[in-house]
Amino acid sequence: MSNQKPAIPKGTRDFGPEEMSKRNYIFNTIKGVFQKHGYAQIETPAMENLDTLLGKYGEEGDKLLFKILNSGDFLNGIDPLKMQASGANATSLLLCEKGLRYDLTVPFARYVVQHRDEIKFPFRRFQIQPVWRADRPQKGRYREFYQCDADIIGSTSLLNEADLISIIDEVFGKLAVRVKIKINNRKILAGIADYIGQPDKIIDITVAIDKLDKIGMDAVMQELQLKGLEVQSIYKLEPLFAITGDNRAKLSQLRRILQNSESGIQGIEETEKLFGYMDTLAIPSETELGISLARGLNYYTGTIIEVKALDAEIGSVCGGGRYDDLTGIFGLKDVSGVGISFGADRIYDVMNNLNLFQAGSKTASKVLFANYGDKEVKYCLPLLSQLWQKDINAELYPDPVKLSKQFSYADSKNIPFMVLVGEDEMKEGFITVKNLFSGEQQKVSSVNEIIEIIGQKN
RNA sequence: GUGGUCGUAGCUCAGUUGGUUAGAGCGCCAGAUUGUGGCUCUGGAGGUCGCCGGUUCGAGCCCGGUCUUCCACCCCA
Repeated sequence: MSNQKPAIPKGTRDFGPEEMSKRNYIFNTIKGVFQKHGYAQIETPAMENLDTLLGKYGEEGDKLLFKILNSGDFLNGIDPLKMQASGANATSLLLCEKGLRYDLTVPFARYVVQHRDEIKFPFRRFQIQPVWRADRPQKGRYREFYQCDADIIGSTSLLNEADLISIIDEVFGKLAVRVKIKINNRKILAGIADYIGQPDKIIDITVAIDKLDKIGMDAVMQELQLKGLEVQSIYKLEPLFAITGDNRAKLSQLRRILQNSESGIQGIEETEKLFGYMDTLAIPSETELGISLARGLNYYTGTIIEVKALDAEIGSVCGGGRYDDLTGIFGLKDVSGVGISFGADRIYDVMNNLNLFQAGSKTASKVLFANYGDKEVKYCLPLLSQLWQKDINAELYPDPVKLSKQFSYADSKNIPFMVLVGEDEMKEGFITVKNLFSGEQQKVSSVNEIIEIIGQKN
């Protein structure tokens, strides 16, 4: 048999011990802030029924869903001719009834509807799990990545938005990542579509506007023309991009321009109220009204939030928004929710590039017991056990190899202390403890003395 | 999904217009040093040159396909 080459699927990654300790630092930080704000953790399965997932993320999203082939004889009852005729996409729906989740929000909506009788609203939940997208990998873009979601569902209050923004600010503050929080409102975008007289083109308009920073106004207008917008309508957009000043000034200019659009005014009022709350909370992060911010899945209906890292070129590190009727499709009407999602993998990339992870803590062990052979090991095991009982991270070298090897093992793992018990120690009844950083070495006679030397803390 | 790009030792990378036996540094192993690491010195192991096919007397190098990496678009965390 030929050797098979070890490999993992495109766009997925292994995480080694060092990466995991950094990743856990991020996860624990986010989790801690979520819990501080009263959110409770849930988990949902990696796979959902395809009909739960399909149609929630737009046409593009559906294409990016990983589908799971049915078990058993999945060809049973499938007509090959029909298969050929209907094409790959339609056929996949005959062969697959499950798919990997694409985000955490839709499974959450499903969860809320399914468990509505057990849930006390308003419900604050958080969820930290991987999601999968059959996208083509790129920088900061993976096929398997973790999202850290916090949502509050069953309340329309803008206090919830303010709460989530405060969470964003705290998380990035703790992680020492400088960010800009951009805020917009889908109703303002709808107002813009109203204003230029093309309310039916809101999706095309928002998608194009979203690229303003990147490709410039001319290119945006060109794209809109391609999408079939009237030239006249497109020119009406111009004054919108000319608004300037701080957030409040921008909002009042917008109010004048969109005065005839009901949803536009509503969006402006919501946003003004939200900025009011944020002022009261005194959020230290930079926050900005960005009417060019449109990204977001089709289900957002109100506030839209996006967070960019200031010191790194990478997509957004956190995004979110309000969705008024996400649960409606599962049969639970009139339940509004708002949520955010941290992209842990991107945050990791940013922090790694900026060297924001604290050095050290590379190892778990504080002490390595040298292994001189069976007799000595038997003598050491009770000592080791006592250290464990004192919650001190310690390990015994498993094989009686020559000492220099055991020393370099400790070196490479940054283990600060070694305990040496050989023939001499056993004969005379003492224990040698060596500090590998200073090279200092001393003889002690009890576990307590060992602890004293190495210090309690791990 | 469209267009481009990368792949040589465990890691980072050299490798001339196609020419004999593919190199370096780091790491690893052994020894100098039999109960003491980091430093130094000496020696050693380790390669289907991503994979498959083609051109050629001859391919790491040229051509085609494929997989992977990274990048732009689309879209997104």
